[in-house]
Amino acid sequence: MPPDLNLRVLPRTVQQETVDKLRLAILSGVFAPGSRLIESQLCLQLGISRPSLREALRSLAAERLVDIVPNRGPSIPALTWEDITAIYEVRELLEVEAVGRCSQRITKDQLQELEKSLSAFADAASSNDSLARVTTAADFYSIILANCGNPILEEIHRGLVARISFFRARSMSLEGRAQGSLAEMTEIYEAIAAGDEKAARKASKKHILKAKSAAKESMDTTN
Amino acid sequence: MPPDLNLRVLPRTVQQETVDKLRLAILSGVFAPGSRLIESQLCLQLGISRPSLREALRSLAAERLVDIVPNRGPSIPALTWEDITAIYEVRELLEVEAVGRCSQRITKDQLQELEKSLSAFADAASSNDSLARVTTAADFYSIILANCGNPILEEIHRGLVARISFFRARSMSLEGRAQGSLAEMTEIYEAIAAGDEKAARKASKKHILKAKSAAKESMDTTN
DNA sequence: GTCAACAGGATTGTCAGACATTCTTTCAAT
DNA sequence: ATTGAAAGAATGTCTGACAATCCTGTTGAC
Repeated sequence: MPPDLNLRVLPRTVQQETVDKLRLAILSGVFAPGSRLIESQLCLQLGISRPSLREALRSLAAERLVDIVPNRGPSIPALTWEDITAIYEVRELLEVEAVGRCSQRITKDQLQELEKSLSAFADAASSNDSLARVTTAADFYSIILANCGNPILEEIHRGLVARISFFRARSMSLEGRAQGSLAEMTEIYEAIAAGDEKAARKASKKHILKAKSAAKESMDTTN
Repeated sequence: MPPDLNLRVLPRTVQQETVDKLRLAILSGVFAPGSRLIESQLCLQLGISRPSLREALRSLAAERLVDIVPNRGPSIPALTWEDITAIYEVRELLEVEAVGRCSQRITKDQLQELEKSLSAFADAASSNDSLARVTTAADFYSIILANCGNPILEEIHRGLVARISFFRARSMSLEGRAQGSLAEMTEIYEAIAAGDEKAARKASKKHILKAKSAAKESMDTTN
């Protein structure tokens, strides 16, 4: 038997279930930024006890997906533009690196998966389902990140992107932004497929900068 | 009144106090990697109730400073060399960027602080207090990170460094490593002081690569 | 003697209920 | 209109409990 084979079937606890449900709800924009979460309400809605909920909220707070202020309780963070800028900057750093590495090490199999997810995004881009746009785009990145060869980079990137999901969803609804994204992502895909690291990095950088200015635009107009 | 002035005095809750105490204990190496944490024991030692402790543990688990396996409870992660390599790679990415930015934006005041912390490390390096070496080195970095202009980068870097604190402490005790670190950190400091971004990045990169191979060496010899 | 089944204890997961403290809001008084 | 007090709501924390699960050492069979 391989010595480090980890076949342990992890039992899903109420706590984990709750973290996942809440995280999904937050990423889907169920709660408005700045809105407060009332423990007793959530307990009823989720059908769990307060200790379990509170443990789940602590996890999410450590991920920075919720804010917890002593004696005021949990709320959805309301990011300022400075926060978002800072996140985009680090995201750029990580994502460009991931794309570059991915271009050098991705397998044929995974490349095919990447292509599939790209065309899924293409479909979503021409539809009006802005949630589908976000999820398919997320799939595209997650394949790239999963093939960059560094699980830590992947983990941190996922955490960062989660924190700005709200703004990404908004900017994805911007007139023409989805098509723009599609063009940029196609460029990234092709550079990866060609194994051209330099081009891949460049395309990735360009993509993020555009995404960032789209986010800025949507922030200025919607608010 | 400035609209976003945040003067709220945050009351310290038992939960926060506990997270801080446990984090400090973990970073100081009180618990051996792989060792399990027994809730009831910790409750007694910390003088708190189980719910509070469990909330604190969830926070630390989200920071990846403890592992929690369902029905087995919390334990200190035992990192493999692959884990450590991945962390060092991302750390390099972030830290080089931070040093580069810092070199362009640090104030005279903060530069002086940086120099102070460097000489504090110099003192520690020639002593035998390996804990002092780690903490003074941490001070040095934290000044740099605090002056890179990106709080997210700072936050993530801190989290990463925390996860490998155990190995850093070990490699700092390696024969000659502290003096080597001192030389490298001095080089970084001087590049920053000169405002030479390119040199700062280069020195930073060199420093991390050496730290990484020292960590590898200490891992091979000690284990 | 080795291996498997099996108890028993230890530990965690989860809940219910309780109470003090703190925040928020309402309403009255100046 | 501003201030102040009081009521209501929400959180922070604890105690106690019990079922489910894991670990360990013992027993029994081969």
